[in-house]
Amino acid sequence: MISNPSTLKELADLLPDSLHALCKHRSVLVNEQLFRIGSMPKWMFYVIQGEVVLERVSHGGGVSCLQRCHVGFIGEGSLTSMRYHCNARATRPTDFVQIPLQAIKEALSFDPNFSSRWIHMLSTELRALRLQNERLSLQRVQDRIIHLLQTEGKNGRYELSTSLKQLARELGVTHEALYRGIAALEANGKLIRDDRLFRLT
Amino acid sequence: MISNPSTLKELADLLPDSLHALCKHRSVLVNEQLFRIGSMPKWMFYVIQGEVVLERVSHGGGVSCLQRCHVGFIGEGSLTSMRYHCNARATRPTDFVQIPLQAIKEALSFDPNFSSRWIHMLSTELRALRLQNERLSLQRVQDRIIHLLQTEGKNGRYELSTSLKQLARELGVTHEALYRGIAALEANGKLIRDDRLFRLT
DNA sequence: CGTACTTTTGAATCGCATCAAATCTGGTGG
DNA sequence: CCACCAGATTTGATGCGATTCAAAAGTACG
Repeated sequence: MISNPSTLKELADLLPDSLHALCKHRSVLVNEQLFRIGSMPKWMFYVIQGEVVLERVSHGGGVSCLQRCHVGFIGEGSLTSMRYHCNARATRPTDFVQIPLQAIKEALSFDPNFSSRWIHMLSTELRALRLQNERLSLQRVQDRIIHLLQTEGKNGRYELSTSLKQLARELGVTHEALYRGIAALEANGKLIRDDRLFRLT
Repeated sequence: MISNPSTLKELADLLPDSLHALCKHRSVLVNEQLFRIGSMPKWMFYVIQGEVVLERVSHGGGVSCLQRCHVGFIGEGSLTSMRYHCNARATRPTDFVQIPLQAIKEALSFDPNFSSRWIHMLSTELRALRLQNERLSLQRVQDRIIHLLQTEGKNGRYELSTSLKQLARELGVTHEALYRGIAALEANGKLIRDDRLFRLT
């Protein structure tokens, strides 16, 4: 099993030493669930490799994607929640680390450096979520794509890290609409696509 | 909104004593700005009365609403950010408290109880934002309205706290579409409206 | 080499945006 | 108290863009 050393180091740097021994490595296959809506949070999950999405089934029956994660914590909001408000599902074979929630809470309560790092993480996540809100408020698919590249891309470049179908869910549109939006941007010369790499002109 | 303290007393309970003396009361008129995109955060703002919205101008020229706040902190994400990523504008006469950001950071670094309360607030806000994301992912206006009442309402009742026009922005649709969506739900007997009070059947 | 999935294109339909206009509302000043 | 005004609310007509359903081509994997 290939693990990602740099992300493991980031996790180790974030967590205080006392928690290192309590971390458990785990792996899941496609479509396995890390947790289910309604159940009580007992672990905090940190994705090392693969992909995990937070999903909810709307009352109409459709599935919407609330978060997509390749590296990092998934469902940080569950720290102070009695119940999960969504499902966590692996969309590909995934390696992750799970840490006892109670141990994290205790460590946060007496390790100021740890809680400071945790607050920083939450604040960053908050800003990212507000940007995603803004993106979903845009009407046209093309505008959402451009917004995605502008906010998530690095100096005009955006590397596709998942399937377009999954990305379409995250953008709140059908995959057909996303394909057509990309094609239209390419046709107008606003976007250059090289397989998985997107570039704004 | 459960996440934010809903009274001045709750603000006092959230903040450690050392910060109380540093709080400054202020008032602004309609359309005055608390902070501007690009400027450096120096204060944390806590709305007591009125309404403040976080807004950004999209590259197309439209204005989208990232957060709307009647009571509680606005722009908590700016705690660890070098620059504001949006504008804060009062949409009606507003009273608020401002607290020096640096003092908050210092207090968080040595007061475990304070940082614990702050983490709780951020985690709750995170979950609320994920729900809003889900709402914006719904295609039809009627579904967004129902989702709003189900997630923000209390036992089936939702009290409108602002204009429908402002709510429409928050739901990512035009105000005309919102009016029609409400009318359609009423016509189908799925929704009962009594002026500012909405109730699902 | 078959299977499952993603990617891509096509055609018809539906819902929202847009523009327009009328009514209603709260607040201001004469 | 009334006239007035700015903004919110509401209804109507039209066009556009996304959804939906369908089908074909490409791709990864055992």
